[in-house]
Amino acid sequence: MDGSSAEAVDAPPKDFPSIQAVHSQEALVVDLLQQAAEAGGVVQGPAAVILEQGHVEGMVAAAQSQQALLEAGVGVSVQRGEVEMMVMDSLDPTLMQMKTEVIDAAVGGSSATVGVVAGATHQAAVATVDQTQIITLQVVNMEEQAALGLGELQLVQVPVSAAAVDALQQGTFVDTTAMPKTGDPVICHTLPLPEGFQVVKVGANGEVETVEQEEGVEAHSEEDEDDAEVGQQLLEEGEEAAQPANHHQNWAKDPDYQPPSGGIKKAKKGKKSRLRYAEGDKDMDVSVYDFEEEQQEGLLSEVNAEKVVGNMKPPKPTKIKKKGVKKTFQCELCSYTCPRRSNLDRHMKSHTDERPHKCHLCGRAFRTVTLLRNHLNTHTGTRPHKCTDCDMAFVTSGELVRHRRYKHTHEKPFKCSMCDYASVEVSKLKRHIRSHTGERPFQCSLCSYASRDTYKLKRHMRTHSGEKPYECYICHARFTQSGTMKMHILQKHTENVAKFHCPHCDTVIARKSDLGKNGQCEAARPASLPWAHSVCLSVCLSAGVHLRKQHSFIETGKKCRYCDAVFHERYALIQHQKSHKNEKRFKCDLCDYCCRQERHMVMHRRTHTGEKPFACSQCEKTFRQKQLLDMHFKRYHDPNFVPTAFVCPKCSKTFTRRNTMARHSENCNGEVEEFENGAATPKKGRRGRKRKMRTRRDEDDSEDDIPEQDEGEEEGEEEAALLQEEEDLEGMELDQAPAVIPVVAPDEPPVKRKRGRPPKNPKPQTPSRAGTASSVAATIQVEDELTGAVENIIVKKEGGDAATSVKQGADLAVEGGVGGGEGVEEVELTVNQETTAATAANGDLTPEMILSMMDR
DNA sequence: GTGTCCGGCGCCCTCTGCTGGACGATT
DNA sequence: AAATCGTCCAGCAGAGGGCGCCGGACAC
Repeated sequence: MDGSSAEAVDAPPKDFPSIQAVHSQEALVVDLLQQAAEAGGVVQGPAAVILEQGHVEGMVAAAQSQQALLEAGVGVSVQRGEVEMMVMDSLDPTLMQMKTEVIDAAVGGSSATVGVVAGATHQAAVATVDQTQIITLQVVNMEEQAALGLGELQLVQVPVSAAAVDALQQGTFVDTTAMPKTGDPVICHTLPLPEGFQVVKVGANGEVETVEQEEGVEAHSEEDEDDAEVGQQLLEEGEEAAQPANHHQNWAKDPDYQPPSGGIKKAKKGKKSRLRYAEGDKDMDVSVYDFEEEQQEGLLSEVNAEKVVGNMKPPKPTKIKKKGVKKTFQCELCSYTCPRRSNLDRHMKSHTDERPHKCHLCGRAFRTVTLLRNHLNTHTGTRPHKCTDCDMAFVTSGELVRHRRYKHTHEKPFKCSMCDYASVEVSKLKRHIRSHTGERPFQCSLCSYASRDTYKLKRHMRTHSGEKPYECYICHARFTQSGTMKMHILQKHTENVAKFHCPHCDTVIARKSDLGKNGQCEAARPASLPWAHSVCLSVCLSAGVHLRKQHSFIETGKKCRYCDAVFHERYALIQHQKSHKNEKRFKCDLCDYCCRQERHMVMHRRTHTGEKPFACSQCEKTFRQKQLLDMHFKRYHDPNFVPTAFVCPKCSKTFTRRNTMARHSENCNGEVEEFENGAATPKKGRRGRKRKMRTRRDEDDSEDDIPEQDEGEEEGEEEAALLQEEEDLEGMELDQAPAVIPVVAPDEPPVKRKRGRPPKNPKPQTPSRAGTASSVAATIQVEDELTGAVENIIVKKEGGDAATSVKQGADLAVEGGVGGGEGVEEVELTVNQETTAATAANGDLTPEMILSMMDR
């Protein structure tokens, strides 16, 4: 707030008596209200209040009735000289929602409206409510918030009856606390505070703190007692003003903060304060929810104290009660006053721990007989209040009413002003509002988590304690939440569980959350785009994995890698690309050869040109590919090279490839074909073997896209050689693991790992793929003399360990694996007595042994 | 003094959805 | 063999419904 703004403020006119300017710097707001009223000619509604000034100069919030604002011609964005009312677009969404509501409501008006006025540098949101709504208002001083880090001011309104409004029009909420002392907080204005309004401060992190209205009440009641402009005084009656040390401890973190100097009494008991509102010679009770005690009781964290919602009385319009002029009896321990002695006596019991009425069943003591009787009903099961619509019965009539609201009438008197939520109970509304404010009062003592209600915190604490109170009655697995257990039972122990069918493909997924939401996502899919099939019409972009990944709309579109087709959905793209499978798009100009990869064609053309650009440095061999040269070098010129063999577990034949061995093993009956010398007989040729190329991938753009060879197509010797090279090359690429041999196979088979999230202290698990390695006795790399390709030969155990097999003279089949292809190169080996002698001391096969076997 | 009304708190439950590791299938 | 993908699955939190119980206030 700049100085000019302050200067522009004049003294409050007489026709606006309920506004009292004490602090000149903050007279701006008062003036604005007054000017607004003047502009409209009449101020009919009760002006709202700004009590908090303190050291926070310029942080001002004021509320005024919508009627007054409207009649004054002051909307939510009125500018007047250097003073302007602004609606801050950067307010949180809920407040913006409120703002919208207000603007919308401005035409029709409503029963109770609150306007928030701010100075030139203050921005405000305004909300309109009816009598059943609870609204939250924020007033933000952007400049000073940034400078002081003080956050926002927030006004909270609760239902206000017409009677209350009328009453308040005649009265003034008098600030009596803060005297203007140098350096001390100063209450700058006194404005009428309708019942239910609460000024709270919302910190930068969302923390909310009550602005102590009582302080202002006291200060002003003393200083301005005789002020003729103040028609009535509000006398504080209930629990006294809050405790400065406690209350301001959050504010005290602000280096600029200075506690109020006025004496403030500590509230003693009760969560509800009562403010007496003086109207002429009448007194009005104005109940104000006292959040302070909750915080003191430790139910609320210091930072996130529950102060967003003020007085949440049920929407009964006649809550403000008029009392007699004189209050005869007043409690000495608190501000409670009552017209009858008996009332006071009864009240005094609340200050003592006297509980004369004891339950003879459990020993619990109560202050009143009624309480004891209700308590006894819990023992006896006596429930005199029976529901006429169901079999339920309750101890008290109130419980019955509430039950009927929940189950039968569905009456939900407590409505949220920020959304459509409504609740039977105000406590539920309070809890709900925390979801708007982000408030999390319940802080975990062990981590940074904070919850919005106690139950969530309690549930969260199980993550620290490890408590798992829910046990599956079938498998006795334990869970932290009942829902998790139920889902477990449903998925693991229940037959015919309903699955979730993807509406756009044939996928069936067990859990709905894995499939995803079925929300509308039309907004995400431009209607102008040609892509308009049904896929995304019911898919939310933020949905689960399947829908999100497979069926979500891709705005930019993805082009098929084989043609020019463009798709906006991954699923459709993949399906389309599969249609290109087996297409051979590259054709040789010199022969009939065609293939699916350009690199294949490059190599093929070298068969026409005879080009072999890669020469071995150790011999005269040349190769068409560098990788082939590398393989050659490794096999013939690298002394550390050892091939790998795969052994059929049934007949002990060896294979150079795993897949070949596996395919053989499927049809193997365990009989060993023997050579004349007793060695196992290879079924097929050796070098120049028939091979099966890897199936090409449907999706990947990787260059290891190999033509299918097992389709019975003969593509000529040249290509066979080329493919051989390529396969060898791929084997080379895949078998680059260090040739450390022998590799002792694990003795124990792998344990099937339980699916799902592992326990917090997982035991070391054997990799699932060890199932293959479990039968591996040794890994040997062999270099092809012809091609120079290196082959990994894995010697596998059959039943017992390798050493046993060898010692028994069992035949071992060794397959040289030159990659993951399925090409066949069978080498039959026989482990006889001679090789037994070469067995390593520990019984494993040695590389020398295997090579010896292969040499045979 | 008693009974009733009402507010408030706490607890427990269900439903829902997100997250990330595990794991089998595919490439 | 390794990378990738998609589903399974438990863990965990958000939100809200429902109810038991206590205690203050008030009328009779």
